[in-house]
Amino acid sequence: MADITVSLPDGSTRQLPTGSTGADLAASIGKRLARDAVVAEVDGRAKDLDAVLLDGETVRIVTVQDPMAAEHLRHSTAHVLAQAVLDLWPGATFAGGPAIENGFYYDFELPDGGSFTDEDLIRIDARMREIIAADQPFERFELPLDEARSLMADHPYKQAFMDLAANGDDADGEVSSSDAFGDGVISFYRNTPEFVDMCLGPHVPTTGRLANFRLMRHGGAYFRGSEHNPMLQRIYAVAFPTAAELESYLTQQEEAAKRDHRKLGVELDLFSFPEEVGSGLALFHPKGGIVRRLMEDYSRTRHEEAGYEFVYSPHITKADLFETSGHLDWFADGMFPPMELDVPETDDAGDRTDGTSYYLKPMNCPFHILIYRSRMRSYRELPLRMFEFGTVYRYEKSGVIHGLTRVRGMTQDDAHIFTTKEQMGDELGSILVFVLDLLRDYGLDDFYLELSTRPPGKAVGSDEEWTEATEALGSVAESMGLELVLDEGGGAFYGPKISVQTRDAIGRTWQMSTIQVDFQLPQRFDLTYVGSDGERHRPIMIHRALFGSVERFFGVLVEHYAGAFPAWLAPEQVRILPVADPHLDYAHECAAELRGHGFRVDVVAADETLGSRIRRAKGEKVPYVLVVGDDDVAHRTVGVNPRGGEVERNVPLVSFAERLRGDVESKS
RNA sequence: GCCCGAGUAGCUCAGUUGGCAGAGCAGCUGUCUUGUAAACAGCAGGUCAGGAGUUCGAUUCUCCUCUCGGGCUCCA
Repeated sequence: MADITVSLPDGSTRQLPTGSTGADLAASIGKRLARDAVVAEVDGRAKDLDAVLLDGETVRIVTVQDPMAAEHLRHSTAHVLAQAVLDLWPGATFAGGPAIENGFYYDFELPDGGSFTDEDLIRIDARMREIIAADQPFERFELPLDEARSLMADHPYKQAFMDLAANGDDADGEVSSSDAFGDGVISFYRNTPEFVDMCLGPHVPTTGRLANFRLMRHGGAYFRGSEHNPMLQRIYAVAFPTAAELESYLTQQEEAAKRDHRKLGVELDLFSFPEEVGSGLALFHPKGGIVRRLMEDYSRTRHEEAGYEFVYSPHITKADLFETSGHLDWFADGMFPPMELDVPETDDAGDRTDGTSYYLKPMNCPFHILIYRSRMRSYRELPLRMFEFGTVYRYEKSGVIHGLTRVRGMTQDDAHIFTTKEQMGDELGSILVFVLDLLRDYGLDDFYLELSTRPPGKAVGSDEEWTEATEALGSVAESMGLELVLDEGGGAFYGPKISVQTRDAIGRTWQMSTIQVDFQLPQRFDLTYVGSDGERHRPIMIHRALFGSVERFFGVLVEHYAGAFPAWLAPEQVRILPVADPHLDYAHECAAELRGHGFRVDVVAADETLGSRIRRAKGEKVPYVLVVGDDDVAHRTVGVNPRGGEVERNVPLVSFAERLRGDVESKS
């Protein structure tokens, strides 16, 4: 009866009756495999388990334990979400619903322009669990385009996907999981007589296989991600193959919420955003001010050692400068509107006179260029490295402002390096080493790099320049031995860039530093240097920010450390608590001695119980609490209560000072 | 900018057919003098984000503005 032979991943073969499916194969191998099977991978392509196998195919059964399984489970759960919403909102229509990292989403348009509420998510969740309990099959079928259109007659967004496919215009399609287009036919999956979704598949055999999901939030989303399209209502969910994975994800989310720098910023009295100042404009309080100053001071020291020269530039400048730089052509939307000085008015003769516009600077580069251009430059001066903590202002759209990580006023640790073409490769290499070194000192040591190449369409600079710069960046990136992700066409029009992505203590990634090659500005400002041949040459400019912005980096550090800054950055390193009033003088003596070593120390007198004062110090995440009582006064010792450690009694003050010195020097 | 939601004491939050504004913590003043994560008592604290409107009367209902949160788009 064995009419077909299929190969298995271990190289063995298996014979099955003609017409057998992936599910049949799994069942023939083992009960457990059949139970855990999600989809079949046939000759490297994922297919439904009930797809008929052909002679000679290589088949792998993808089980819930397989890393590939999650994507299919998520996507299948998205269909259940769609069915639930279409059930509950007669007249609603749906667009796309792909699997994404950790889960999936689905976009809908509700009748009369409605939108979802938090309560709706509860109803939808309940309906989804009914659908899952009903163990509905996912039945695949295919239709020619015209029949597909009439089946989806009530669903304009599905029609739009068909149009895109018919025009072959799906190149940029982010919403790709809904393209259900094979060779001139369109595939669908039917769960019930009423519910059919257009989809390429594959899916799990039945809805009963789905369980471990949670609807997370709802929000608006433009159709196909373009602000020129209608806004749909999106529901996000997370989903995992097992309940344990779902649980662990949700726990991690709670942990992340506890680290939120906006929350900790208030609790630890670090910074605030008063409504009176304006959206996206931060005030740093004294404690935040200490942390920030320490970050900046250390950065200055390291830049000085690395051969950077320090420059300063004003916050506002005449419009002409940004005309020349091109900012007003391509960045005007991101700039605050101009201040009109010497306002145009009618002069004595009745003619209008022109005023002068000043702009808040959105970037520092034009100023550094003017410093470069202030006199003739020799090749002997290059590479010339200019550094500034430059405060810039950008008119970010109101919906994007977010704590310290997205603001309207920020200070960049900005450097511009002018090099010869020949020096560029070496210089890029040493910049990258410098950047990564410094980030490690701030406690971030898990990186990957992203290389953004020439954007399609118009870009400044010759092909040779782009190739040369991109290759230089690429080889420098590779020499770091770090993971390198290619961001094809993601560069600015004036040059390619490397961005450093860092993972924090709980695995989230943040874009930090960028290193960008610029062919554009040296041309626009006609920058030159005199080479050894006595001729003038055009330098290349490298833009480089390490923190990105001091504000963002500050926010990332708060979250990375969950507010518990290492001793070298902590606003208050030591808090000394006398057990009772008679020990107060000794506490102050200890404080004076530690301050003499350059440590930041406070004393809190015994107005409250010791337990209460310790609790407060712990809440404020002070690295060391020292308790001093009778024994300590007698022997010049302290009781050391370290953050996250065990209490030690009778520690000589000098030993403690050494310990703290060690923490500070090792930045731990 | 767009879709949705929210804004009550420094912080976390109560407050319904529209009728004088509430708690805990923090703060201040006393008392307590404490050996490692919450002593006790009292006091003070508010134009209920701001502005218009409806109403005899608005924290509550309507509209506008500002700010914040979750998304989209964008980005350091």
